Amino acid sequence: MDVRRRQEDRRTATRRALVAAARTLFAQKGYAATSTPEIVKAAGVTRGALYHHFADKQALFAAVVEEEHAVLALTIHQAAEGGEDEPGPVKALIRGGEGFLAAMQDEGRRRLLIVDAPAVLGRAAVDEIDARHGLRTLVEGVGTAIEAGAIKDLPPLPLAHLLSAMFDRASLAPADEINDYRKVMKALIRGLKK
Amino acid sequence: MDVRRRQEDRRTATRRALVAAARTLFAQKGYAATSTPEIVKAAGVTRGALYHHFADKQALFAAVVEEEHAVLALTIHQAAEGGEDEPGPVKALIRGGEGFLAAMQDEGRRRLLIVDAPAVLGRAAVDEIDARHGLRTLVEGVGTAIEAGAIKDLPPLPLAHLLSAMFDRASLAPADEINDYRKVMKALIRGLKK
DNA sequence: ATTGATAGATGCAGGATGTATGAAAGATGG
DNA sequence: CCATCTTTCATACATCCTGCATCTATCAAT
Repeated sequence: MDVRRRQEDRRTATRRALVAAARTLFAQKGYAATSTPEIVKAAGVTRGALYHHFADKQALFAAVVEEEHAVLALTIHQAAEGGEDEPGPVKALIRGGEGFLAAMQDEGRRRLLIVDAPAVLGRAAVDEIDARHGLRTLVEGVGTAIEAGAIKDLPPLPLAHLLSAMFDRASLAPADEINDYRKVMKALIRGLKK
Repeated sequence: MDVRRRQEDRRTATRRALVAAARTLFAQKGYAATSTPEIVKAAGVTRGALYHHFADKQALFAAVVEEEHAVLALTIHQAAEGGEDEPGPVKALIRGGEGFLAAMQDEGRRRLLIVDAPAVLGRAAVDEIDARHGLRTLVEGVGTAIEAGAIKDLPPLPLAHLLSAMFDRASLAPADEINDYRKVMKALIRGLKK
């Protein structure tokens, strides 16, 4: 073990506590309505610790979003593991969308990633984060579908962005209409077939 | 003329000044970074007037968004007037999308309607506003296309929502990639044909 | 053990929001 | 035409939040 283990532990421990508490509150009440005194109280530390680890409230929010994106990508990936017997590229796209919608059934997660993040961090920053997680696999998905000749030859990145936007909005749909949204999404993707 | 004209005028005058000044600042710097002292200074009134006419800063923002949505819908409608010689329902959808993208070339407008509004007012409130403006005509558009048998038979409202989401995202694309986005949007809509 | 660095706590200054109170202009009724 | 009431707006205040600066304690290294 590294001899400086204890200090490192302490550091990451408070960092984690802060991010965890912030994630809960941001998800519940939104970014603007959550104050840093609230967060540090929930985390069991003081504001001094917060501003020692993060430049400002926005940086803490960015850390929360980053982590949430990571666990989201992981969740979807794990869900996609099961039963992928010869899916075909188009079917894979549809299944990926289903997985996304399932993972997005958490109200707080939607607020965090779709509603608040663009306003707080800016669209560019959110795109940059997304490009490293969910969007990346989506780009790969449409890429293979195009290479396989399964769908029309279109620029992959814009297509991925537009599909991603669609998935985002579908995830925000009222719970009782979500099946209709699923149906329309399937139709839109199938319409891309050659 | 109504005898109580003068008071009514005064009322609407300050209201307009407030909304106009707020629209400029919100569009430039975003909702959170704009303070009410700034707004009233630009409008030439005091904070007392602001809080007499609007419940809070959020209500003023809602008024700005409402108005911006209205002028946006008007702009698109006017642009769609020219040269509609037998377009056909699908072509009309594509043209409507083009009009939307053109009208959305304003950076401040994008920030106002797409980035900030959902975070500040909540997704539900934004949907309610949108349902009375842009989304309404889009629903009609897909409705007639479906009735005409030009595109697949899908639930119109979800379809309109998903198309709207794609248009939103396309409007946020980097200026030099917007042509690619246009191409993909066309392909997605054409893919809806029976 | 001493010295230096890092984590964390406390206190402070500036500014913002929303409200309560007060004044001025306009409408209303005799 | 005057008095009164209502509406519009201005000023002052209380509360809260953010970010920074300063101070303390804990830990690592020699």
